Amino acid sequence: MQPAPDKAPRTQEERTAATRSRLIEATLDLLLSKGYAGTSTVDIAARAGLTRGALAHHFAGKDELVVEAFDKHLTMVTSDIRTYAGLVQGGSLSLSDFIDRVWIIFSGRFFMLTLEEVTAARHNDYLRVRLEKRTRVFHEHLDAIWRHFFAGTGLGALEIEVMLNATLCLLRGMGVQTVLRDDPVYFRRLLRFWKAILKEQIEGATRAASAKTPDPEPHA
Amino acid sequence: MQPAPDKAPRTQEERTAATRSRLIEATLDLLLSKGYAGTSTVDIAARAGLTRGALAHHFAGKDELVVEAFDKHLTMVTSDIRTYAGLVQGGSLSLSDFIDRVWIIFSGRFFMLTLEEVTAARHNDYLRVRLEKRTRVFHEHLDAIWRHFFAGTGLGALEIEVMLNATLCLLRGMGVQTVLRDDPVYFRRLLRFWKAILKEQIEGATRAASAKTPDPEPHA
DNA sequence: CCAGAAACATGCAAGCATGTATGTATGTAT
DNA sequence: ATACATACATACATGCTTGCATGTTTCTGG
Repeated sequence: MQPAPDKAPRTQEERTAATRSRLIEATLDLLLSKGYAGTSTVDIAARAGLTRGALAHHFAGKDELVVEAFDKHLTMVTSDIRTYAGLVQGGSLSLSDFIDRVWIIFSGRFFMLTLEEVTAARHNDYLRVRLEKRTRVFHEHLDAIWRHFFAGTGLGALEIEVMLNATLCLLRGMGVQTVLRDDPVYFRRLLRFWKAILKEQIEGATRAASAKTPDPEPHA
Repeated sequence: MQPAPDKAPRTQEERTAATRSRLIEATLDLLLSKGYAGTSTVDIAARAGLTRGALAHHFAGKDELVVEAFDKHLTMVTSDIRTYAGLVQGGSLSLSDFIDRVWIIFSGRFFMLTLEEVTAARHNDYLRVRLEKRTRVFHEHLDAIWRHFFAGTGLGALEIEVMLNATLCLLRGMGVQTVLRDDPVYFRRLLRFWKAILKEQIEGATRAASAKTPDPEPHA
């Protein structure tokens, strides 16, 4: 195994950052394709073009790497969802399209990674403690996004949270099913159903809200 | 390790059935407490009060055992849900209580087992092929239960399936969250929200059906 | 330009899981 | 009661993973 010709990382700091990043990416790839238990530190190092020695130098072991990886991909997804929510608020993305995009997230790489990490965490105290903490932060971010997102629909902050969290739970549950059920029609139907529900809820709340205040909107 | 004093299984057939059953139970227990990867055939045999030799005699290996175990616990859950659905139809269980009971299933042993098996199946062709097949059967049974359950609510068969499958997906997604989020209040809220939605949907459909004709078959 | 530190590689020992071969006990048919 | 099949136990060899100890290369500060 040769030193892997880096582009040209001059400073040590850059080298470190680049190497750590490569190891984390390798971890995510392998977690996805071979699962937590199926991934060894040898695999990770090899995929990153390094050896186990290098890995040991940067991370205490597999679990520390997995935590870092979890963190990274939660950050990425938070950012994606925030972007989508912004587009919806700006009017350039429909609610339906928003759901579709989030569904893509929950039926793809991201969700399968969380599935691996969550099941691993069930039997690994080190992982569980750390992933719990990061999950909490993740959900706080999401709730903030929801509140911003649906501000002014006539729904209360708590209702918004519940509704959007229910949406995520639904998509999560569907995501789990995709592993053992390859049936796009089935999933399409569920999405259509849920979109209709959401529309009803939001419209209902909007009507109710505008009926109260002297806003422009005659009631039925 | 002594021969483990069996009660008094005379015939070979009885001995075999008892031993296989013990091994399957041990597998389920360990899958739950230590996960798929964390469970070895040594563990399973020991917990069943046997040795690896006995295990090898009855099952080709861990995976065959896991498939059998999957089958067994799907059967148990199908039976539970069927019972609950029957109680609802008979009027001795409210829709709300029905949801609560199914939620207990999806936040407990059953679902965690599924989670283990599903994630293991993602990287194990032997498992995936077999679990896919059994999952299909499981869902056919569920759909049959749903149709029977909600017969005469004014909803079409497809709508019933979609609605109940959405319910299961929601609970599944919530189940996944329970691993890293210990927050009963949060889950209660989601349940309450969903129960309200279901009630709305069913009442809406019932009204629409009885408003049209005594014949229940509304078209789009 | 030359220590010293950080980054990275290599090698070895120990633990554990599995496959398989072979030995022993328990039932069952004649 | 004897012979055979089935149920179960024991033992060994192999491969894989990890921790650790020890080299070698690459950067950085004086």
